[in-house]
Amino acid sequence: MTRNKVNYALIEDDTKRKFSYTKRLKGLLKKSDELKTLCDVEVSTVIYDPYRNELYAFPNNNVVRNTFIKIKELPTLDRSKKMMTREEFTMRRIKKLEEKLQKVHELMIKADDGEGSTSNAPQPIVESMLSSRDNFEGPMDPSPLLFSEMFPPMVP
Amino acid sequence: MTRNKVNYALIEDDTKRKFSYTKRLKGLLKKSDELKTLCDVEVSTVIYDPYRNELYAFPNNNVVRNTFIKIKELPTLDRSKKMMTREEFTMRRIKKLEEKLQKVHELMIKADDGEGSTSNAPQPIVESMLSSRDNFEGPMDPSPLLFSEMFPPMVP
DNA sequence: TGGACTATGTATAAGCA
DNA sequence: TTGCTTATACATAGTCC
Repeated sequence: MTRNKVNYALIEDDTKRKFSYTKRLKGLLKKSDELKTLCDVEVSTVIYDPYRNELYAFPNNNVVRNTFIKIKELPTLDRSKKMMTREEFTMRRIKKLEEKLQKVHELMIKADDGEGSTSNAPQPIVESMLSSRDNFEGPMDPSPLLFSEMFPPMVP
Repeated sequence: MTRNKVNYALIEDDTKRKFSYTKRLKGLLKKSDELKTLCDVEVSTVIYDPYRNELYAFPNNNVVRNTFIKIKELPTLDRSKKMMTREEFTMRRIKKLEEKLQKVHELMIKADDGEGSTSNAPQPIVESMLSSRDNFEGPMDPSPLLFSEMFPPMVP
């Protein structure tokens, strides 16, 4: 992300990926801690690393547990109403990306001319997929799963 | 965090805090998404904002749920390792889009021009906070807690 | 509110110890 | 590795719309 630009894709090289992982994990946790402190919100992060087959909870188990306890305590209606996913963020992002891509693509075509494209469609690609939730893997939850369902009473 | 140094403390001013929250939330999510994509780890974040009484699950409910499902399946994890969720599918598409955009963007920059930048003196600010883990919120775990410890066998 | 902008602080990829 | 250092890319506080 510096010295070289970030290539937004999996880092293939094992060593580099692990290295990057370590640094970025630290950075992410710092950021989440800052968010928590500066803005007084509760942030719980869980990371699953398939390479190490490890699962981490941040900032610690108590906070994570408290977060989920709070979740449980929220009135059901309110909870499901306020419960959001990044889907909207994602959609916005995708739209912007696609708009940008399209513009740039048009520019390229203008400036360039005939360059055989393999299969590049500078058109809404993912959008349709996202706009209708029903198109996914068949039976999808009609509504976000309530956390109380996700986390049944934790028996100590 | 720029223009002025970060004061590692609650932002008292409501407007500023909310503003900061919005920006930082966006940044945090971007970071977590990058971590996920670059290093191929699963990152689930839950944020509870007492001011808005809102609860967010990132990248979405399904991923968070899957993460926790994995917890339950820890002993027989390999089975679910390659399970591809709708979200992962989506993100793969996004990833491709962004790679494409990036390539084109680089081409544009090459053909266009560069940028100037300035940088200077490195100084520790919040750093100490992270370098010694004990400075966090009092009793912090000496190391990230493994989830299997956090959530002992949830099934009675 | 919700973008843009810009100056500056941060994060981090490579390099090196 | 495990950590520093450094050069650069990125994030973002303050500001103006």
